This record gives sequence, structure tokens and C-alpha cells, in this order.
Amino acid sequence: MAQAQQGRRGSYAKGIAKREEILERALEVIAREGYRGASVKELAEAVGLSQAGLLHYFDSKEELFTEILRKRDEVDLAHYAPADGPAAPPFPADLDLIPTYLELIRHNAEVPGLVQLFSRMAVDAADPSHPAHAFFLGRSAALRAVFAEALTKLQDDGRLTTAIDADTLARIFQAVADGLQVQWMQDPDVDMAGTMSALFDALSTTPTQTQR
Amino acid sequence: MAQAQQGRRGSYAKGIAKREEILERALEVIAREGYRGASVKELAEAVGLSQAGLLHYFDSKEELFTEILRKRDEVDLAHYAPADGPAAPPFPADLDLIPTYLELIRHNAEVPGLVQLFSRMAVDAADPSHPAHAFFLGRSAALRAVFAEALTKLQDDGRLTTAIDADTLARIFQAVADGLQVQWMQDPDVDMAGTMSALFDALSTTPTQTQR
DNA sequence: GTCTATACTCGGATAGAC
DNA sequence: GTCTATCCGAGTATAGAC
Repeated sequence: MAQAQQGRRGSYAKGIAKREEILERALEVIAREGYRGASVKELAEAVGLSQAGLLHYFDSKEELFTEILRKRDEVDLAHYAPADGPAAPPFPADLDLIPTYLELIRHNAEVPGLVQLFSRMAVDAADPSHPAHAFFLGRSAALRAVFAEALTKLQDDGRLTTAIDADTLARIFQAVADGLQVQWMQDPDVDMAGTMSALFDALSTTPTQTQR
Repeated sequence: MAQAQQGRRGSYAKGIAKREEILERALEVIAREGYRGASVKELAEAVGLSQAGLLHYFDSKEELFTEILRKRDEVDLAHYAPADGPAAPPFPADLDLIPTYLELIRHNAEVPGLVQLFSRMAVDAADPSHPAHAFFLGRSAALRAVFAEALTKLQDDGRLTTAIDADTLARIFQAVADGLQVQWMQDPDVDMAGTMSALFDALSTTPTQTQR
């Protein structure tokens, strides 16, 4: 009960490496092959294990998929946060946040399965009793906090409208991103990054365009 | 094969009235009691029928729930389109569209179950093989068209920014609305209408506020 | 640690009586 | 037209062999 268990429940140092490996493989597979209400069995086979073998590392299906999303944030953060100290996931509080975010959105368009998984879970996890509920609340708040900070700086520099407070703006950008994902899933011709960018430009006070 | 069948498949004039009645009851029940992955059986009992009895009127679960959403648009349209000729669902092309839309958003906050159902289906129906795929594509496009028309008028009147074309603006408003719904489901404190309204104001060129 | 096999549950669909 | 009863498939979880 008191020993150091840094993984999740019941996993000792031994298993956690494999766990991470599984999650990375899962990310690749889902990104490439898509997610259509995937079952544990399907994912297990894609990852090279039996269903029971996979569930050996995770307590339940919900935990498994939640961890996949967490891992996704982890790799995205590592990739899009060039110089990082202990920055708050899923994004660093750096200044060039908007272009970086647009880059990430462009990247998302390359991994439809992950977008599907995320959107699906976001809806399901709205139920407070869902295992991923806390994860989404926390992630969502963290994302907005980082955004709000960056947007405040832009407002202070006179580069962004002050007609809306930064917190609300952060919420709006988040909503647009999430909403565009759904539209894009339904119609892949939708230009998520371009639309986001257009909104940002329209709310900017300088004639400068965001570099796309 | 040639006789007039105005309902869906295999339902003759007799059944369609009951069908509509069922859908109305379903709307009430879901709005009030919420939707958490509801099964046909649950809904059937809430509506006063057995599972088999309910499926007598609908070919499948997916068709049933799609029809519920369609009915929802129908009653919303009837309620929020005061004087209507043959206007395009789910909204009339009238001028006071923005305040009306805000009203509808406020109304949505009163019927969480319907929002959950809609969001869930919107994600699932992203799959082109989903029975509701076409419904969502059509609805979405129709909504944007109505919006784009109204927004164009506002731009022509010099009351709205011309930094973004009306079509893109329509898409943005749609995305914000959808995204805010997800945020609101996760955290009911989120003020959907207020946030939408703030964005609209910020994109307006006149100092006038939208009447909330 | 990983597998096979199985138990169990749930939910949608269908057959057939009334 | 509506019910009861049943079937069937899917999917998760678990037991137990290796």
C-alpha cells in the first residue's frame, strides 16, 4: 500500500514500460486506420496482443481509451513544445501559441482516427460518472488557461481585440476548434486551420495576418 | 409500389399519426430525463410501449433516433419561426436571426438530454455509412446557408465585420455553437448564449449590443 | 505475461400469439 | 397494433492453462 507505484493501479515498474509501448502503438494504429467505435479486441489485435492480453495492462476499456488520449497529449506536447520545462499540458505558455496551435490543428487533419476518438469520448465523458470525466474537465481548463494567458499578452500589446475578455476568448477558440472537428469529420473538405486562422485575424487589431 | 406513402417505409396513413405522437412523447422524455446512451427499451417504456411495440413504427434504432432529431428541428422551427411560409429548416431566413438564435440556444440549455443526443449522433454520423450521415450533412448545410444569407445582409448594412466572408462566418458560428454545447455538457456553468453573444458583438462594427 | 476459453450482460431484432 | 418470448451477436471481463 505504501510502495512507490508511479503507474496506474497495480502496475509495478516492470509493466509500465510495456504500457507506454502499447499506448504508442495504439496511437499509430488509430491515427492510421481510424476509430469507428473500436472494441478492445480490434485494438488488441492491431497492437499484437489478444484481448485478454491487452486488458492485462488496463483495468477496463474506458481506462484504456482515456490513457490513449492522455498519451496523445503527451506526444503532442513533446512535439509542439520545442523548449520545455515543466509546462502545463497540453500546451506550453509560450508566446507563439497561435501559429503553433494552427500547426497542431493541421496535424490533426492527418490523424482522423484520433479526432474521432477524442470527439466521441468528449461527448460520452460529459456524464459525471464517466471514468474520463475528470480528465476532460482538467484538460479543457488547462488548455483554456494557457490560451487565456497568451491572449491576454496579445491584448496588452494591442494586437487583439479587447471587446471580449481573454477568458471568454479562450473559451470561444476552444469551442471553434472542437466544433470544426465535428464538421470536418462529417465533411473532410472543411478547412479547420484556415477557418480558425480567419477568425483570429478578424479579431486581431493589426492588419498583420497570422502566418499560415 | 405506386400508392401514396407519405410517411417512411411501409407506414400507411394510419400509422403516421401515431408515429408523430411517439416522437413528440420521446422528445419530452429525453428532454426531461436526459439521454445517456439510451436503449430502445428504455425509451419504449418511457413512451408507454414495449420495445417491440416501438420498433413496429421504426425500422431500426438509428432510424428512430434520427427521426427524433428531425422532429426536434420541426418543433423548434415551428416555435421560433413566427410567420412562416415554406422556410428552410431548421431556421427561417428572417432578419432577426441572431437574437432568435440566441433564444434557441438558451432554450437548449433547458433540454440537456436533447443536446446530448444531438452531439452524440453528430459524432457517430460522421461515418458516411451511418444512417444519419445525410441528415446531418443536409441540416448542417441548410443552417449555414440561412446564416450566411442573414450575415451577408448585416455586412451589407455595415453592421458586421467584412474581414471574413459570410460563408466562413456562418461556419464559425456553427462551430462555436456545437463546441459550446460540448463544453456546457461537461460543465453546466458554461454560458452558451452569453458566449455566443459576446463573439457576435466583437465582430459587429456598431457599438450596439445584441439584445440579450 | 500472454494465451484460449468461457461466462455474462446487454441490446437490437424477429416470430408468433392475441 | 401491441405484446411476450426468444434469438442472436457483440463486447467486456475473468478464469485458468501454459
